[in-house]
Amino acid sequence: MPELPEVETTRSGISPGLVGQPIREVIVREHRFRWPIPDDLPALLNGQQVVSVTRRSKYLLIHVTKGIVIIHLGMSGSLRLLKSASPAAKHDHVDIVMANGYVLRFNDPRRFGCVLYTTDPIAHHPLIRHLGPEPLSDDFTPDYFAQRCRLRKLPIKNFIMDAKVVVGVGNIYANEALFLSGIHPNRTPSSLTKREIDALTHNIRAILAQAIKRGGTTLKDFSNAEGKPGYFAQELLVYGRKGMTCTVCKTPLVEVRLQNRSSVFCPQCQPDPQTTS
DNA sequence: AACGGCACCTGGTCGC
DNA sequence: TGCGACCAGGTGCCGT
Repeated sequence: MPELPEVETTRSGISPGLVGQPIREVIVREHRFRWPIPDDLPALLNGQQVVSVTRRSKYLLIHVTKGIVIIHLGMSGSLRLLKSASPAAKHDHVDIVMANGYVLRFNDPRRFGCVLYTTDPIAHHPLIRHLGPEPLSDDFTPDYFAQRCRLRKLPIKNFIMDAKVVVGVGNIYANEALFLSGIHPNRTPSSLTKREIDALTHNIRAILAQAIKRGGTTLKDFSNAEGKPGYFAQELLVYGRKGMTCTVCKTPLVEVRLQNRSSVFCPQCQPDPQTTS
């Protein structure tokens, strides 16, 4: 489910209800996740106060008095902020109950996500320290991107989805950014011209910023802190539109599989490197 | 070092 | 109606 815009939408949605609040209780109904939820998490968090809620890559960081709660939504996770504890539904795995009566509820059917706790500086954490720059920050520049592209031979789509290169770009937005940039997903980073690198850097930022404005993309089951969907799906130009016509040139969109993931592109607007070189 | 592939898990959809 | 195959928004880790 969640790429960067969905995580950011969640962050901004839950933050106001949490900041400044003491944690009154933590209920863990299921601890089997990608990494198990630490047995002592409730004891560790109880009584601590939430200082701020930030995001690094697709990780949500709930800064509390003595440490940081690290939450990843995986492929199917969502967080809701409820005014009071309604009965837990299926896959409602964790509740963080605040002193003001709000409950932060973590639901994750596939359990690809995680809820962890650290007292170390977040930049040192094993899940964080290898990450590349934030795409919406000043660190993600055409010069940086060009430097990273040098000598690389994997498909450009795989490359921009590599969190060591730039974080936050998942399958949906990778497809969209490449389309906007007129770059075939199978091109190699080292083959990109300066103009193409400029365009792709710009469009990765632009597509993510626009999706955040729309509250993220809801395909099936993403919902924000209020349980409501995002509205960017209706603005998608290629993702999920295989066989439909290109919005620019009317050519039918084509699907290929890269890294075992669906990649949709316009054969006219994003010429194949094999036939055009 | 760079790259491809797999694994983790549930649930929805599609074809027979 | 039932059942198996396949697909889904992520990403760390493994082998080559």
